[in-house]
Parts: sequence; structure tokens; C-alpha cells
Amino acid sequence: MAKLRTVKGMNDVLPGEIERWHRLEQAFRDRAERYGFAEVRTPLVEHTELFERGIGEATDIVDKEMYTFTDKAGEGKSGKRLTLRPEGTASCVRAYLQHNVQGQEPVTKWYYLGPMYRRERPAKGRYRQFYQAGCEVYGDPGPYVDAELIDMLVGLLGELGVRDVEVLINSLGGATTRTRYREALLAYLRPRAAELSEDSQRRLERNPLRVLDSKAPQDQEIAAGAPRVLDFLSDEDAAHFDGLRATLDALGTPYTVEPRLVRGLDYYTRTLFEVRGRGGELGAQNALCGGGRYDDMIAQLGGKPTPAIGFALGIERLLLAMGPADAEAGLDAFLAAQRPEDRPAVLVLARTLREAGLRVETDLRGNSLKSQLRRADKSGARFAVVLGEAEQTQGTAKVTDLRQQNAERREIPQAELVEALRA
RNA sequence: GUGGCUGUAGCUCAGUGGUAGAGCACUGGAUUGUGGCUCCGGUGGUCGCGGGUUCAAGUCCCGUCAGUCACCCCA
Repeated sequence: MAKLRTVKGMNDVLPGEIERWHRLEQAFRDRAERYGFAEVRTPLVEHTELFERGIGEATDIVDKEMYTFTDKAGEGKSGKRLTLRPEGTASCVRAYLQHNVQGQEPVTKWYYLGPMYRRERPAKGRYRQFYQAGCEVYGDPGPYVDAELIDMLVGLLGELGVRDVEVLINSLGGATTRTRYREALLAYLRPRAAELSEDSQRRLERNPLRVLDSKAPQDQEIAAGAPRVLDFLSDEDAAHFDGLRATLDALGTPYTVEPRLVRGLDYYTRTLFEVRGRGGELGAQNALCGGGRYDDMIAQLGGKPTPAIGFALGIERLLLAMGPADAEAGLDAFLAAQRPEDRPAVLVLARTLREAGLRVETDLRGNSLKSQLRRADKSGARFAVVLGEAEQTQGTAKVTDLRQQNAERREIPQAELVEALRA
């Protein structure tokens, strides 16, 4: 029988690595809350229809990457089609509508953090279960929140030491702009269809915008001469985009306008952005986070028309871009027993110290004092504390500072130990 | 889904068709109450898995699975 192991593309995160996850997650939460966002947690499983209607059936995500299954059928009922969420936005919108949040407050700011599932071929920085942290704002048409959101992201990345990034922005305009642009783009691409890559030819009628961000050289050449969305923006769309840029300028947030930035989700309107890392660790998966405005989705899913914007960032990718971890906070003390009969007293003392808030470890498997101290040293503990016959009778403990090479052993009354170990 | 590369100890990797190895890690010890450095010992392997070729396969061939990188996709 084959060895048990994780499902392809899904990974364990073990102690030693998890500390970096905590640091990232904590930085994200802290920043999001400082900006007025509150956490929302939604189920990992949703009705398949939510993603089909929310993300768009023409997208690759919905078309071929979702983990979808049929739930067990109930009495006289057929099973329902369920899907492991491939992204977070659709679920947030569903929750927003389900609990009629839009009727309770004019503007809603939510953040989320958790695993997403897409059945793609795994690669560096791309896994089948991967983690995203994201923010969503409902009820604010922008463009000021758009800029604030982007600026918040750049601030977060900087706080985490990721400074070599590129912020790309674009605008797709509203529904009417998009329709007009789509027609113009098709008019340009159709005569050149034969020259396009196979993938782009397949996408041409279904989702022509995707041809623009193809990496195939022949596609890029053709895309370079294609009409630009920005030239098709309505006056309102253009004013919105100008407002975004002016606000980013006022915030001092660097950005690049990339008219060919399109992104693979169908729901975007107007503002679109992506932050790419330039670090070598990232490989081809250099999109650290992406987002944009999706002003039409809430109405499409049955709510009253409400403007919305959001982004998601890929935790694993950000971890790659962050580089190696700082030294983790270690133990305060490692307690050792001189003789087997000292072990209960060590446990009593360990409990006292732990109750006092100290991080304390012991190793009382029955090994020698030498072995216990060797482990104390490897544990990274600041102090070694030894209890033996003499200390037991005198109510003291021998304390050694493990950071010093030939540290003297101090005999300290147990009553003063907490204080001594905090030093 | 397509292609390239890689699978040997927990980790990093050697290994000319002829007895399975090293370093690190783990563990025991080096005049009995003290760690690191050093030294000596020990545990640990279906050589990813299945076929084939051969007197003989970790080594050669085929398949398969997994990892990884790129395409693709996207965060």
C-alpha cells in the first residue's frame, strides 16, 4: 500500500514554518482593522451556482478548475451541486445579501482569511489548496476608497518587508463601456484570428479581453496594436479613473497604468489593479494580489444595485516574497531534574512558572542530566533551571544563563525565580 | 490539460551493472551535579512503486505515481 500523504497540491504547514504565517496573518488583520474592516468567515463549501453566476461561467476558474461534487440526495430529493470555494468575493457577497447587511448600514467593510481551492497543475507559488486574505467594501462607489485600498495593500507589503513591487492599475469602465470596447476589440482581433495562439483563438469569441494579457509572443504583438479600453471610457468612467489616479498621487502611492491589465474574473468593472512582486523567489507566479471594482455583481445576484470593490492576496506567494523568517521568540527556561525523584518537584515548579506567564519546557523521559541540558541548549531557552537534592532541601533552584559560554550557576530561592527568569 | 527535470536515511546529497554510504538531525557516552566546541559509539533504508533485460539492477529499458519548474491559470 502506498504511503499516506497529502492530496496533490495541498500542503501541511508545520511548526517552524507556521510562525511566518502567523506574522503575516497578524499584520494583515491589524492593518485591516485599523482601516475599519471587520472579519467575516464564510463556509468553504457553497452552492455551485453562486460561483457560476458570481464569477462567470466563461472564466477558466469556473469552467475547469473548481472542485465540484454532488451532495448526497435526501428523501425524495436529488443531491445538490456543491463547490469548494475557488475565491472569496462571491461568498462575501452571498453573505452580504443573505443577512441583508445592505439594509442595515450604508457602507460595509469586511475582510477574510482562509483556504481556497482550484484544481490546477501545481507549481511554485500555486497550489490546489491555497490561502488568500482579502478585503471587500460594499456601498462606496469610489474612487477614493479604491485608492485607499491600494494604498493599504502597499503599506502592508512594506511592513512585511516586501518593497520590490509593481502596482498596476487599469479601468474597464462600466457595463456600457465594456460592451462598446468588446465590439471594437473583436473588430480588431477577428481579421487577425489566424495569427493568434491556439488559446487566444479559443477565447476570442468567449472572452476577447483575455487575449490582451496573453504571454504568447504573437499575441503580445497583436495586443500591442489593439484598441485600448481607456480610450473607450465614458465621461463618468474617465472621471472615476482620473480620481483614482489623483488620489493615489496625493497618497504618494506609486503605480503604473497598464491598459492591457485584464484579469481572469468576469465580474470586474472600472478599477482593476494588481500588485506584482519582482523577487526571484516568486518564479512565474508573481501576482501577489489582485482586485478591482465589481459594481454590477450584487444586483446580478439579486441585491439592490450596490457598488463594490475588493482584493485578495495570496498568502503563499507573499511568504515567498517575504524571504526568510526572523528568529522566533524562544523559551524562557528549560527545567531539568538531577535525579529521578526530583521530577515531580520539577513539574510543580514548571507549573508555577507557566502560571506566571513564562514559557517553560522540560524533558523528564528519564534521560540523564547531561542529556536534559543538551536539549535545553538546543531548545533555545534563555535559562536552564536544575533541581536536585540540595536545592530541594533548601527551596532553591540552580539557574544557568544559556546565552553565556561559561555561565556561572546561580542558586536562587524558588520564591524569587519568576522575577529572576524574567530578567 | 501540455512539456522539461528530479525521486537513495527525518533533511541535504554521494554511489563505474557486483555486500547500502556521508554530512546534518536524533540518541548514548568521554573520572558519577551542568549545555554549546571536540572526540568515540548507536538508532534509522522495500534505493517512490510495478514490470522487463541480466548470472547479477540503486545503476540499463518500459510503465506508473509523486515532487518540481515552465506553459496555462491566477492569488
